[in-house]
Amino acid sequence: MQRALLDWFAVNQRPLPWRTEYHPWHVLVAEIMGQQTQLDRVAARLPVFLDRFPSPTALAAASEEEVLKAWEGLGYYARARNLQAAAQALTAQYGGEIPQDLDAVRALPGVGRYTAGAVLSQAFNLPVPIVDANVARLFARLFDLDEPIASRETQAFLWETAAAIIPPGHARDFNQALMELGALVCGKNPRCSACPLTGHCEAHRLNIVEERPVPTQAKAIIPLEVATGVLVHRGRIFIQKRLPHGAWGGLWEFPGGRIEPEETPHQAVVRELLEETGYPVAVTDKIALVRHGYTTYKVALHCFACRLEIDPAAEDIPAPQLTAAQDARWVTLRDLAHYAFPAGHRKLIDLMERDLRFA
DNA sequence: GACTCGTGGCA
DNA sequence: TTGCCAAGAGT
Repeated sequence: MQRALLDWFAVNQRPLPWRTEYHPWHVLVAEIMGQQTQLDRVAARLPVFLDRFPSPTALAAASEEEVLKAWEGLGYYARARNLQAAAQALTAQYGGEIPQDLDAVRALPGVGRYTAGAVLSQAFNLPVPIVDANVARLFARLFDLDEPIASRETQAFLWETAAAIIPPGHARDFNQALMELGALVCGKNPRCSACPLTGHCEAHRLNIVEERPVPTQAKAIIPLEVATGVLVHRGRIFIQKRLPHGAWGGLWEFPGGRIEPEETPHQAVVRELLEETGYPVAVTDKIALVRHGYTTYKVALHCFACRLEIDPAAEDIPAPQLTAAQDARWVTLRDLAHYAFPAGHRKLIDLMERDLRFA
């Protein structure tokens, strides 16, 4: 089975940017970027990121602002902050190199059991096991696991098996082969006719591939109504920087929030801007309704243009009283390109750039 | 163990 | 259009 899988991988592996040299830094960044993210997206974004941050030392020395901008659109932004913290640790403790030591790599922020194993096996060909979503799904079929993947017993079996199954001297290719087969053949809709392991697959023998892995109860996706305000004053737009941690930590946004029951979107945006900035505002236009999906929510984002309700003759803009942000600025529409925004707000910006009212 | 944390592709 | 879900980690 191991030989069949290695032979399959040699022929069928995708040409990914870090697979030519397996440079340890490239592998580490690829693995962090690859968490909960399909590799085609990583392949598209990794070269740009590495061009700007070619070494741990380079990333360590950058501003968090620039790191988040480079990560914009990839989601799970704590990964970017953790990766920079990891780069700073590597620079301070290991001379800017990746140590060939499981405990040392595992101790880096944002690096868990999977990522540590992936980095050490791919960068250094060390025989360290990996279990990701691909391996778990593949093993559930190969060994006919009749408990949900997440159960403690199944997790223990998966990791024990992944460790025991590595062919000596082939950790790099074999670990990747398991994942690649899971991604390309043994996916959500399995293509058993293209699989090199059907002769070894227990679920296939029993004709219950479709029943593996055993599904868990899916959580409902909650619809959410949100209002946001593009506050314009003397040709400049108000943006605020979100708090350092939590959702979209450190990213910039337009102020806004949930529309309460019994409240119109229009009322909500006026209330939210007063709460979050201290500014009394009036709505001047409805810009758009942006729809954006999340893992557990689907948001309808009601977007308004607003103006300050202050004395038009006043020379200075009063300072905002921020309650949901760590910083704020008044910028031009063109400036927005330099700041990292959540994807929903980036959609709004794209619309404004093509909107004559803002041109 | 349960929950949070994004996004976009695809069936 | 809707639901599913990815080379998971931290709390």
